[in-house]
Amino acid sequence: MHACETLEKILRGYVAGKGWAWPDKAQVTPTKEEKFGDVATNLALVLAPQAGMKPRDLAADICAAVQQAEPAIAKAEAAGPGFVNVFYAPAFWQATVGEVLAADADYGRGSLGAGRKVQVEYVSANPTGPLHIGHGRGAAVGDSLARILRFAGFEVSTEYYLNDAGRQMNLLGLSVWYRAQQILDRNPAEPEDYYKGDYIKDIAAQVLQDNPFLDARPEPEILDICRQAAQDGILAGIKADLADFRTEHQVWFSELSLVSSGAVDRAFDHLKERGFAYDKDGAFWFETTKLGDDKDRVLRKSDGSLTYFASDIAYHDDKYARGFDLVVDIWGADHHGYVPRMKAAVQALGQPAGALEVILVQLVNLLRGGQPVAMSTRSGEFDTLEQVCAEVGVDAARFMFLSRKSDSHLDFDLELVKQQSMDNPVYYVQYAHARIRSVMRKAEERGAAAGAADAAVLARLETPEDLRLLKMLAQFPDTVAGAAKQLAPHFVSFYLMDLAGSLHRYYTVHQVLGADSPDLVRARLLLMLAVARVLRSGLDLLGVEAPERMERNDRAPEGEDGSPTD
RNA sequence: GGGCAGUUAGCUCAGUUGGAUAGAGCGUUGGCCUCCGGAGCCAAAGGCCACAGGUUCGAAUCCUGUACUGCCCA
Repeated sequence: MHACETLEKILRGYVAGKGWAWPDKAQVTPTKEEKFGDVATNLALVLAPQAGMKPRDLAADICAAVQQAEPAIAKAEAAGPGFVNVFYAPAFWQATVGEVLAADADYGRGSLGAGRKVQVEYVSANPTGPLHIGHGRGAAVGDSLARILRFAGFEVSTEYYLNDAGRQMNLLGLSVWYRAQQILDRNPAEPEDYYKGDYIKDIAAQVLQDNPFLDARPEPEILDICRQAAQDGILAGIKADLADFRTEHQVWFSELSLVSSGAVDRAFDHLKERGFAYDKDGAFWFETTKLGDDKDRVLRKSDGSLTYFASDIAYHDDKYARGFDLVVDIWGADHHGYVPRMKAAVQALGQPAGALEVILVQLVNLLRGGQPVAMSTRSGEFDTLEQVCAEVGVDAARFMFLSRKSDSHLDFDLELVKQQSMDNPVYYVQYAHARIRSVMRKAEERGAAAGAADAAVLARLETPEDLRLLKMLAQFPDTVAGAAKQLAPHFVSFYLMDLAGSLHRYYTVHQVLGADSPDLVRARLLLMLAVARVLRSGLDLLGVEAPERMERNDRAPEGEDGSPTD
């Protein structure tokens, strides 16, 4: 927060001037709801022992110094057990309107990342079936996080890890061939534990159409064709779903390519060089006991095949070789047991402790009117991302996913998310934006224009509702930085709900176009423009649209006993 | 049997890394349309932050234990 930075600078000067050291525990924070002040510091409390003064006396001294140092500070008062509350003059807040409008889409853009390279890997679902709603949550979190990190000054690359090697893919090919044989009236034996979804039948039919003499070929070749066709078809579907969901993966990384590119051998060498791996009984072992695991793990079995862990290690080794300072993986929470092992592996490869961050995304309970919806991919497809989006809309789905901590269970009730009420805050936020746009359209009709954001005009923004909005605007950059730091997109959602609430309140209390004087109209138009700008920027970070107008909510006419007459 | 998360208002959830008097929405109750879109606003009620200890100036937040809930692994 700008206000915090300003104050902290003054305080540091004050402390240095006295010859004291700046205490680690010193905090300068915005206070909530103007309860105590615009900004508060506990400096007097934590500094008191060092200064050899009572917190109360020290606080009084700080207040005097602060007030003298900065004309924008209207009042500073000592409070509580050594806190100092600082109130800024309205002009300080009013200036943020000018900052917002001047920076436009760049308002809130930060330098926290300092150009560091970050990779966000997300979704990465096995291409064995369509994406379901749980993947959707991961997609929303990953995509939004990428946008936020980018905005906070990181150089971000997004990636999808394609598990195109291994048993699951073979099973997929087998499943398709099984269905194909059924179509050919062959009455084949049912494979064990195969993929049962209807989409397999569709793929089988397609394969038969594309390969008229399929069953004349040798079996390994058939399975190969089936597997490839299934993978291509399903992957195309996944890509389409993700595009419809407004998420972007810049790189699609194939697991198979790890072996052919030599990444596996390189990673194994790295482990060996660093003394974390050895050969034994014809297998290649990762000495995880050195890292606190209870037993060592096999990476290459004696038959020459690689374990999942081996692929993952090679994959991550490759990520760092590509120059990423920070890798963020977004995983389903059912993989949480894997996190410490993966982090340990990354350290064994020579990366610093914080080089890998794993965000766990909890399961989504899909409900309809409070009743659980069948979640089985084999029985039906009620829970695919595509169907959920078709029913509730991308905006509502994304906002819902992003208005919770990712690591907590989420009840996703189709009826509630479809419902246009505060149970579904996306409309609340979007409506705030649409309201402002509506005012702007009306302003144009009436020939009213905002004009330049000069201080004299902005000085008219002085009611509590004005100041509330102004302070919210000033807080946006801080919110973005916090979200980036904590890897928590939901900070942005909550901020937006807060900002939207302040706007709605403003709207009902104050007339913009009907204000008393032309200057006041101009001032309020400027404020509205700034709020709309920040709403749009914030929504964009979530991948949610900021509409020009809301669709009319056609409510039944009231008053005439709205009961049905038949 | 080990391990990881979680437990905050009737319900669904925040709580910015230990700060002041605990925050929203929904639901409930009561108000507000001559007005830029009421999909809105205002007010009230609603809390032993699961429980018990500990750490310190200060704990929803940190440490230990207990009880439930969910999930991973054997």
